[in-house]
Amino acid sequence: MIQAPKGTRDILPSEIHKWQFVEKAFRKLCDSFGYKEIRIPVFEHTELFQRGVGDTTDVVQKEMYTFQDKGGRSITLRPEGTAGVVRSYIENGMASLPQPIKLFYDITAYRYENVQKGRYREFHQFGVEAFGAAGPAIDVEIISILYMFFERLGLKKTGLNINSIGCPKCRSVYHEKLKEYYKPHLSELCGNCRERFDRNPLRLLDCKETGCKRFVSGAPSLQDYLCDDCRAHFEGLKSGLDNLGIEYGVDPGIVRGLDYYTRTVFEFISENVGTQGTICGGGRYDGLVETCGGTPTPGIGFALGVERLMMELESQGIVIEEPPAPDLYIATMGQKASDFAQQMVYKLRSCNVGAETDLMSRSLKAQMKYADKKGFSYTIVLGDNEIESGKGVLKDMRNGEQKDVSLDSILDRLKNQCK
RNA sequence: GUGGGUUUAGCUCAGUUGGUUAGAGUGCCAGGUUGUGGCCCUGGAGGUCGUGGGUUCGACUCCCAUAACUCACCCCA
Repeated sequence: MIQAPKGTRDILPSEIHKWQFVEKAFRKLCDSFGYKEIRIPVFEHTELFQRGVGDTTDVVQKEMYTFQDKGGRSITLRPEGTAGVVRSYIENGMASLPQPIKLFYDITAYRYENVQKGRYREFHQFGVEAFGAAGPAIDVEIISILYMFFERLGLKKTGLNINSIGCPKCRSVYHEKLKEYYKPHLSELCGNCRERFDRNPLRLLDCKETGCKRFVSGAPSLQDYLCDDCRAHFEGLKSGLDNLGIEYGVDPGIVRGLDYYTRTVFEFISENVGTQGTICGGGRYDGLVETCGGTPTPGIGFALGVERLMMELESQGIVIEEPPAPDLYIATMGQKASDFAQQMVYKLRSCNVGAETDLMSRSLKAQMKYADKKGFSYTIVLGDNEIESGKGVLKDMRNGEQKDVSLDSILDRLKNQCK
């Protein structure tokens, strides 16, 4: 038997209403913030991610689904959404549209990695990107989208943490300070951290090894080395969040693993998603448009893991209502009744009444059982008697009450009653 | 790439120190005198016991390998 590939999942009819609910909520939210949906390709030229996400990142080095197409091009399934959106922004000349450009997306993304709780090889992301605004006001707006989203969904214990990782200028100063601090302890660090020391010293700060953790508290803080502009930006962000009453913590440990982030980075964290506590992460990427071949343009965005969001809703006990019960099932006996019933459900459906009738020539009892299990609100039984008299009995399945009705009146009745 | 746990019917699980034709509950289908669902009763379909080797007269059971699932490291959403 052929199974779904490792790390992929079917979203089944029994759970689809949950997905549709959060999708709808997200769209509505983005709409009210003035963000328009963009749909980008599932695959891009590999080079886009190498340049955009960063050649040294784990995502690019070992997690991409890369293949050669029949024309000899190197193609990669998108491991995230930002690079593709940036590409589209440049390619479609969005710089000449009214600024800022505000976009959102609802996509699948693909990463080849070992699966565990809250992490899959194909997963879903809601994302938002904004281009052209350099000041902290847009940072506040982006974060406020998420804050409002979680609030609307009823999520309580999902905390916001922010940090500033500075611009390339102040970061290089800080890197040197950090290396100075860690150098004497180098031999006491784990293997990973010794590698990070050269490649990305920022990551030394969020190592989980206890042997390494003990140095974190004494390490110089990036906050102390931010340049004046970055510091002002971060202060602007904080006061902007305060202004909207958005609660947050400053966590100097937030260091995003994608190369493009600058200045503002943030995460929404949960305790319920296993060790993949990050439901949502994002930040500013002021150098990315230029890196991808456009004119220098500031940008900021986030991506939210929809599977993780679902888990969080589940574990916080938030119930998403199931779709309403279908309206009418017409049970039939004999060919005449069946033909008549098919005309009737066709008419009812054209008025958006959820109606069904037997398609398997089953016994009356089997048809009634079906109607019960599928949750129909009403049933009516049609046989030769009803066809001749034009009258039947409409049964309310919730309480078993029966009422005489004329067949002609059912359509009107249900139009009013059901919708 | 590295570790731990798991794998028997669609689903949840039993299965004795290795011994006939591998079971239960639930779900599905049908019937309980051919015009009515829920409760109850009866019957049916559905399993190469994850896969491949090995030990044995004999393997769901013991050994080895492998895959998938799952949790964790790393990294990210």
